[in-house]
Amino acid sequence: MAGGIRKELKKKKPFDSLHQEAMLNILRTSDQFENRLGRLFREHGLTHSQYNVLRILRGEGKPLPSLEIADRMIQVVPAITGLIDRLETQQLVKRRRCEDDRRVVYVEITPKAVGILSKLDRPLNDLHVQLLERLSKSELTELIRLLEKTRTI
Amino acid sequence: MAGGIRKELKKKKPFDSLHQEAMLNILRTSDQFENRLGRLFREHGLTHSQYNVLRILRGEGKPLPSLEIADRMIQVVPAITGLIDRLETQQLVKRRRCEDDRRVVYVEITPKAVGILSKLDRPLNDLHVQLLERLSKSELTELIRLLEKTRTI
DNA sequence: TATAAATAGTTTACGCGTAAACTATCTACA
DNA sequence: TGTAGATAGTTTACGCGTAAACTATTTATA
Repeated sequence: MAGGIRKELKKKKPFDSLHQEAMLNILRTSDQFENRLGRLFREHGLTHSQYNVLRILRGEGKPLPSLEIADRMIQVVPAITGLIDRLETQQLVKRRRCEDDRRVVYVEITPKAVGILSKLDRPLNDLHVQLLERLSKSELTELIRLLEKTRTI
Repeated sequence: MAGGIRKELKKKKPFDSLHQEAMLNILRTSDQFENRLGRLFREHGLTHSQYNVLRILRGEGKPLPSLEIADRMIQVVPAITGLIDRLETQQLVKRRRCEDDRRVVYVEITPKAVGILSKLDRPLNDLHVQLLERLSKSELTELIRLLEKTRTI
């Protein structure tokens, strides 16, 4: 089992370092999960990024400025424009200029989008569980702890 | 520390499930690392994908068919064409039709690319170590074990 | 109060991931 | 040997990530 990714990648030499092996495991696992999640989102007419915007807006319960959304997604600023453009075209959000500060654009989720999200909640959670079903509760907790530890600044 | 990602995302409610929390931690950690790695590759005039193609070719030591490269990158087929186009434009690879089977296109790494890779090896490994420096050896091993376990089919 | 700097958001240019449809070539087999 | 199916790779259309340069508006300050 140890070194499983070596076989997956048909790599002949062992890893140069434990760090590299861990890094590749993180990138690869995430990739695989992104893929599976993306497929589910697509079945509901969304992309992963679009889902994230809508989830943030639903969670907030009120309109948010574009850049506030970008911030929470840790996304580079310019990408948010096109993302919201496309959501607006699909009538999943509405844009509204702020009266007080005319530079600010508020983004508001529509009932149509809320409907889509509510249909997604269950299958999305099921998929999360399915993708991680091989880990026990304590293993999940440990995985979370380790990943959080790597990210601490 | 537990639930650190909750603070990062300014999320108010606790996670619906441990599975979801683990999933978000994986995706988020990977994202952050991709970002840092991408920056390093860019400094050397490459993208992460381009680096991967070249690394595979160098590791193999001989030309490989396009689709074999795509396979090893677990990449969807059409993307490989443009990727190799761009590498060819930069004179980092050469394409050569196979004589026996004229459907096959062999891709060969150039000395120029080998030079770039050799300049990248050290800083890349340093970055891997730096990004994971908060974990001990045994924690790294445990992380690898857990990630491999989630991916086993 | 006029002007410089900061802020919110957009546009442009590019790389690459995805799916679907296509071309060229090879293989199997009737 | 001729035709169907498989295989290698490409093209097209679209979404979104990145950086750099831009517009519009607001704030700070001289």
